[in-house]
Amino acid sequence: MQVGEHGAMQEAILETIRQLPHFSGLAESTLRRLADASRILRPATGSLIIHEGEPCRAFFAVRQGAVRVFRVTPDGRMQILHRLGPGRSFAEAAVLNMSSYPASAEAIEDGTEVVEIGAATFLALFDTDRSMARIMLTSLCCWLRDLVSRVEELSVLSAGARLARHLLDLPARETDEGLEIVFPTSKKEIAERLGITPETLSRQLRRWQDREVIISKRDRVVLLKPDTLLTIAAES
Amino acid sequence: MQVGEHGAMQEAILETIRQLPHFSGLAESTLRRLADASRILRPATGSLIIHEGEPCRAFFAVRQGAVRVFRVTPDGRMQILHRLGPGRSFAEAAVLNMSSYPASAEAIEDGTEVVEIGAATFLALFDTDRSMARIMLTSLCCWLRDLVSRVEELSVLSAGARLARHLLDLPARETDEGLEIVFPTSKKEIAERLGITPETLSRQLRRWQDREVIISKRDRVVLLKPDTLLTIAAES
DNA sequence: CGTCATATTGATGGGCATCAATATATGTGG
DNA sequence: CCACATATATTGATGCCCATCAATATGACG
Repeated sequence: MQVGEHGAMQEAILETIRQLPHFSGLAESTLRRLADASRILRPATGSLIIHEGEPCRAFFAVRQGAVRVFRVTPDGRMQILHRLGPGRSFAEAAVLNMSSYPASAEAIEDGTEVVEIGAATFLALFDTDRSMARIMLTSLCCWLRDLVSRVEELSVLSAGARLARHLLDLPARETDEGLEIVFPTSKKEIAERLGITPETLSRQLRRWQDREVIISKRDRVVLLKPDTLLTIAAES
Repeated sequence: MQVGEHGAMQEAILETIRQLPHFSGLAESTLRRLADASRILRPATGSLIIHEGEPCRAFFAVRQGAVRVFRVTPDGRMQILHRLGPGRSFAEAAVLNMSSYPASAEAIEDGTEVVEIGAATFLALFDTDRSMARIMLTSLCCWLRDLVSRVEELSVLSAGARLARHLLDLPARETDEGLEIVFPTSKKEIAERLGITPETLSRQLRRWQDREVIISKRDRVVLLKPDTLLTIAAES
């Protein structure tokens, strides 16, 4: 393997593990060490990435495609435990316990790419760097809090209320008209995050614009009456 | 305070912190040490539990009632960051960072009870007991995985598909009729967990019973055709 | 300027909540 | 043991929110 390619691969690995909830917040130097202990696997569809019962040497982050984690029941049937897409990881618990893999995993899409993070290096870093555990815990706590909120919101709140909350959470800038929010991502992604369709998002913004609660431009909104949005966010 | 009362209070504290995602899995002895460093607060509605900017001495778990975490914006308006109910915790990140509180928190219901877990003791334990960090991380990883799945399911799957998945996840027992599942909680709670109403749950079970996929009794179901449920769980 | 992804707007239908009534369990005190 | 009260489940009728499908519009970019 050439040096250039190696560097590019390191970048690709870095990009992937930096976005893991477990690692977000870690120092760049720590991330690089982890990346050095990692490599990218491109398992063929249907081929096993880890085998249940084997001693665990690594954990994994999905870059592309999809992976399913499963066990084989005593009577020989496959029980699927999880399906994982890009950005998800698996087998961290096995690494932390230094146990053997409690399940198997296989790629289930063509072109699946998985980052393999070596257990030994990870654990060595973890035990050496005292701040690492704290940073990881801090990050996971924040994610956990966020996800719990989202579960509650998805199961209780209407699409409008969820959107109102989301708008109020976004960083805003004072202007002479009102609070201006520039969308950090496409509306498609915002809709996906809120568990609604882009159409519903569009319509909701339109409705609020007609009621003169907001001004909706292509990639930004101006909140004319934040209090009205607060009310909407609180109810139903 | 009397010894008997003290013991009862310790039990109450233990019960609360044992259910925190962060601590589930910790050894009983560790939990007891944490409980010894904790006490129960009963803040009056509207009274502050923590003050933004103060050095952090503890983090907290809500036992009863509700708490809101907020900041005061430069222009004097209150920005609510979270509302927390029983079983939720806050200010863990501040403790892990050993920083000052980044926000304030107040009780917003009468009869609110909060467990205060001393930062010094927690950090001392954390730094002494090498397994503690791993156990906490393991537990949080599992919660994270579970929550991510639930968010995905809530935002894309139908009520029927979510229920089918849940049934297949529940512990089952082989009988001569099929897989028997005894509900561990009331149907009301199951419905709540799945983000549906009890009525919808009832109707869905009825529909499957009419199609002879399951037999639905009061507090249990028998899966006659698990494969059909698997199909339902996979689609829409 | 044509191509493509993203956004908006309209029409339609279904899933699921809501409201309401009944039935079944669980528990309480006479 | 029964009558009563309360919580939980079931079942029905109704309506609305929101997804879906489809068409158009608007921008981004080569």
